[in-house]
Amino acid sequence: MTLEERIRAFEEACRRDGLKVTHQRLEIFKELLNSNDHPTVEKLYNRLLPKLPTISLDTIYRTLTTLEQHGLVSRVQTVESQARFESKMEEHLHLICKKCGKITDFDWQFFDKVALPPEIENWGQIEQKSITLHGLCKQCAVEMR
Amino acid sequence: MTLEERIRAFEEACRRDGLKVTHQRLEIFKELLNSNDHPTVEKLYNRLLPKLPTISLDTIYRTLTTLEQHGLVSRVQTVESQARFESKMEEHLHLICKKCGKITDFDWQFFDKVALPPEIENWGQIEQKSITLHGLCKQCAVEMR
DNA sequence: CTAAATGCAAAATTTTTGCAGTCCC
DNA sequence: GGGACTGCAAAAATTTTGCATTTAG
Repeated sequence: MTLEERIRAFEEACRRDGLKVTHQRLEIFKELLNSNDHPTVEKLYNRLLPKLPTISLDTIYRTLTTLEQHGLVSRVQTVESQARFESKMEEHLHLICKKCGKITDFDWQFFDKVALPPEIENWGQIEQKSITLHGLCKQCAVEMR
Repeated sequence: MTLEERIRAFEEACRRDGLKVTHQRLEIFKELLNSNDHPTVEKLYNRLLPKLPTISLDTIYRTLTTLEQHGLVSRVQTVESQARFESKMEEHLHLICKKCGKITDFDWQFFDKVALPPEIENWGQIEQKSITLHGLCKQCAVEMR
């Protein structure tokens, strides 16, 4: 899907779910679509200010929470205190650098398809896997020398 | 390792790293050792109050951060706004219920040993894997009917 | 037109910090 | 005894909420 198509699909999904396609929602979604750094609310806010000078942090919080509930964006699992978001909804891994905190996407087909151990059924019904690998990214490794 | 042995090992590790084995540190660690619910700082605080009436939230925050830096406890990756901790340091999965938020440990030998795709080396050096499975636990599934 | 969404301000929640006194080694 | 640790209070950082106004459908 091209970016254009993803925006179109977003608008349709909103209408289907009875969510209004407001200027703010659209811009927040587009900004997230153009970001590959899994931004915090604060970062999105700063990036959006030039285009939407009157937007507020609470609108971004509310919007992302709503979009998350409707499966249109994801909240990224981290160990930090600030929430981070992404628009990529397909299953994928995250690589997180312990030093700089950067989060990088990584596709690993094998894991997307792997069968989970059957004993998990005793716990309940799994809907989604989330895998994160922690380590030291190349850049930080270089800087430490 | 028995609980006794784990406490002994904790004390030794502290001494080895130059951390003082204070009454508070020991009690915080023991409380986490006895918890299997990956408690928040707030929960630990409430559980510790009867034993340590003068302990404060900031001491627990500081202690857990210190112990985490020394590899003696882990901060659990979640999507929530409150930090959660555990004392189990071996690699293992977490099952998180989307409804009640309960976090359950699960061992999956296969995944502990699986080889990561070699392309990851382009990113850097992986030190640790973290896998979380999200879904609906049995209890919540029953309650929803 | 109407229900939903936004922006503002204020509050609530969660975490961090400075500093004086206390406690391990 | 000395440096590390704790508790207190206050501040900082992050997220949520109430309400009047605006906007999409």
